[in-house]
Amino acid sequence: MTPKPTAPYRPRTLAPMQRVAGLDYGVLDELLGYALRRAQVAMFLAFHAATRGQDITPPRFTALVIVGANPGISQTALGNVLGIARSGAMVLTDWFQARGLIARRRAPDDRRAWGLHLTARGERMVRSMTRKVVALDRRRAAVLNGEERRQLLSLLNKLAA
Amino acid sequence: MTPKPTAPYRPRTLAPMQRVAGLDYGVLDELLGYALRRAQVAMFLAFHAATRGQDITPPRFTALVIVGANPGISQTALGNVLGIARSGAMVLTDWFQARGLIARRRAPDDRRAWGLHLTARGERMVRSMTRKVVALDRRRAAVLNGEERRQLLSLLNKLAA
DNA sequence: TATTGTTATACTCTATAACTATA
DNA sequence: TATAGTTATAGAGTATAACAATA
Repeated sequence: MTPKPTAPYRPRTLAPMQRVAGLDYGVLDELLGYALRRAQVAMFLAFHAATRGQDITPPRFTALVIVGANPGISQTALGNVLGIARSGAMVLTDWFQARGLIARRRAPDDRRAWGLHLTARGERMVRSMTRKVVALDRRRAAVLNGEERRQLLSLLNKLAA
Repeated sequence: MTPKPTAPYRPRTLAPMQRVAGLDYGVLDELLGYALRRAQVAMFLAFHAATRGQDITPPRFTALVIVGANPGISQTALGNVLGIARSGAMVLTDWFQARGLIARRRAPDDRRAWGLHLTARGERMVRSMTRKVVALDRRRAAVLNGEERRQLLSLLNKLAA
């Protein structure tokens, strides 16, 4: 299978949520939700910068990792992890399949479902992306010391539950 | 000005990023970026639930607060705060103007620019939304103690810088 | 020349709803 | 009846590019 000519990757969000000097942010400065969003956008932009030229966005990276760690997972379960509808999981899986990164195999126990599997190429992709993303994440977290980092992770997980 | 018939609000994201039992999340569990995204989606959904029936999304709430605290701000500056292009700030301002929440007045010093101002109605809206959003934010943060909350806020702001 | 606002247009992501094949 | 996957369609949000008025 010849790899498709890849359209240049364009993230939806190109611009940071700027801290404009001299502006009054009012109640926003007290809200966890606002701080969360700003930090998340900054991380997203850093992800994009660190993986420039690759078409793997954060949700796509998540999908690759999940399929890699859970071979045979169904499209519906993948959709649940990503927080998207079944139809979206379809489109996503098609996208990976067209690029030879994921293969669908009939689930042995349920003939309605597909089991998703990384191809050899998908394995290589997830390994190389993981290296880049872990390095980026550590770099971003470098403003925190180890203890702060662990604490942040734990507080975020509490909040997400 | 008669208030427009408001289309029912439908957030882009309806579903949480589920923690699916028995699944291996691999490297994702070590990534600040992933935890950040999950916490942010959870907060977004809580925002939606707490303001059900209102068409004010998080970015719109941000816009109202910023215009309220900085009367006369330009569309371009507002776009920078939100991290969107000028054209998007236009569409957004049109949306508020059509609902009588924001008024455009010519900037006295620069005849190219508009100064944005809350209308009386906009003021009421931002006050009522602020009450709801602050209450929601506190509720969400209730899993943390006061010290943890302050720490999280400070760590997030470090990360967003 | 550079910037503000504007308009037209296109693209990405995701939802809903209806359908099929299996369970 | 319920669920997995599929298809078609629609909508929200935002980008780019070109333009007019003003700086």
